[in-house]
Amino acid sequence: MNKENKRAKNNIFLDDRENIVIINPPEDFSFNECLIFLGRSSNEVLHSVVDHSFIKLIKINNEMVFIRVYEENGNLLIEFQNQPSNVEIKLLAANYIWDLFDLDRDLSSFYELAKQDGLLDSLIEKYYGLRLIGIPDLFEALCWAIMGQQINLTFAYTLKRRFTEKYGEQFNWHDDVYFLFPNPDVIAKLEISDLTSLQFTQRKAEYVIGVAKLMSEGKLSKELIMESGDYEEKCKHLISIRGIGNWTADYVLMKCLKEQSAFPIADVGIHNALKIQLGLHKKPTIEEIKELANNWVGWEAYVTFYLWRSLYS
DNA sequence: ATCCAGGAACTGT
DNA sequence: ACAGTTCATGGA
Repeated sequence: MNKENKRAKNNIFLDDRENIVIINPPEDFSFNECLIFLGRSSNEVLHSVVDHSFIKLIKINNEMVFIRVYEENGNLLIEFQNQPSNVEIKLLAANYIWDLFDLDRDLSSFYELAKQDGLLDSLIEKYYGLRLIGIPDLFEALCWAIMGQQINLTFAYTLKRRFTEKYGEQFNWHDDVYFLFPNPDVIAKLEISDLTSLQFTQRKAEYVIGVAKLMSEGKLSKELIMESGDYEEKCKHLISIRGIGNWTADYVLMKCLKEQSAFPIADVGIHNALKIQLGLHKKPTIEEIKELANNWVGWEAYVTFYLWRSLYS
């Protein structure tokens, strides 16, 4: 069987090397910019960035798949550390990476729009090719948002690490241990005190377990949100859940559902980034941000992501 | 020490 | 609808 026959979707190819699958990314994609985002915390527990490559454990069809992704001759190579049981798993892993790096997105109109915007033009130049890296797993996206509510990011990473290392499935490889984000079924069975002992606040423990129960009971899922209607309906659906307010709903729609119009306008990161980019002496008001955002319709999520990117040089 | 952090629920008007 | 209060903890 030749390579053409084994082609998965456009731009994903099997290689002669048994442990490699190749992704041919779009022109306006910068793996390096994405790595800078992915490597922003040394306390990240769910992946690592080492030596210009992205390393992550994922689970596909109930199978642990441990991959390293790196660039070679303008292509993205997915290198399987442990050999998957069949070709389908490999192609699904490539699809996962394709989606994680948002490679389906055609950024040309975003860049056109940004060139006309005095604030964005320098950002798209500096971070050209940066893609909105998502959180495909809804439970992870919700938990991460809840954990991050009203605390500094450093501590949020600590909470996520403790949570994951205690309740996530683990995989041992070459004397190291790697983790998957915990499953809602596991978290749904916990007591509040199980999480407050990890320094979750009482509230956050309640929220996370509550979300886990909803998902475990099948009352909440990515599919159910997608089916709940237009953006506003999806937002309402999420906000009806205890612990999820405007910010979290927008954040999750942006990072998990990949809604291009998602805009967590109350986010202090956005406020700080705008303050710096605009050279203001204090953070802009919501009204001022809304005014600016009139130019960003349809690309608010990308604007947000680029603004966040600007906060860690 | 003091302020604040990738907010949200609750309460009172 | 809207504003003020409470939650709770670590980082800078």
